[in-house]
Amino acid sequence: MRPSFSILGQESGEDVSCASVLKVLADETRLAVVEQLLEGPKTVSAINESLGVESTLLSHHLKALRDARLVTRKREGRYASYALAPALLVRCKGRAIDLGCCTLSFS
Amino acid sequence: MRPSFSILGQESGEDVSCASVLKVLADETRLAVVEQLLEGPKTVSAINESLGVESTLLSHHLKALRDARLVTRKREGRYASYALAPALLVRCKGRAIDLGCCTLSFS
DNA sequence: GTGTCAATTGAGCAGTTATTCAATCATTGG
DNA sequence: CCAATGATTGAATAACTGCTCAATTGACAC
Repeated sequence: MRPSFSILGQESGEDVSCASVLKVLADETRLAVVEQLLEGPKTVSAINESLGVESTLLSHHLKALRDARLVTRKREGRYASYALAPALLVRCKGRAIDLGCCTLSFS
Repeated sequence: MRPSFSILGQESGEDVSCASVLKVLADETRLAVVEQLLEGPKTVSAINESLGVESTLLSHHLKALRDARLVTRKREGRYASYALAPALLVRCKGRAIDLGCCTLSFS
């Protein structure tokens, strides 16, 4: 029995398959979060304002994205700031992110 | 309550979101099938030989791909031949397929 | 310290999905 | 027609996912 998304390389050298990354991104809300972060780092509150999701639910989605190493978190005073994972950012070109196995464009 | 994958545009002018297409592709087996079909149309038997999945299970996966309009089916004697959907093929460049909202490369 | 805002966590459920099994359909060959 | 092969279907179920709720943590102001 595997816990949600823990397959996605939480441990050191785990195999991160294309399918497992896609599983995390195959969700309207999480995709919307990633699109938001393409504009740059954002606090949870800011993301929440844009998307209008229940904050507790958004938190769960953000955890899923973090577990998949797609985003990173940073404390900023009371707020938590999320950003696209450095590895993804490096490969970013415009509004597309390259996951290694595949590219998402959001055009 | 939505039946499996029926969101994906089985009806005429339905909205096909990026997330819903990704949901179908976010599966090892279905991704493998799509990769196989990038080489050209293949019969179920041929796909089965490459992937080694239970034929009845493969059939279910193929149905999911068909429902999502990602692949098409054609009878050839006893065999059923599957191919990437024309709309996808048109947009194909090498080993990548363009879903409109995103591109998958399998490099 | 208390109170408040921002965010997270864990548990529980409701709905969904993948897989297996048995039964069925479709086509060809004898 | 019957048997065999290729493929599909539907039902049952076991596992998973997303959502909601209540409780908790962390940081700041007073």
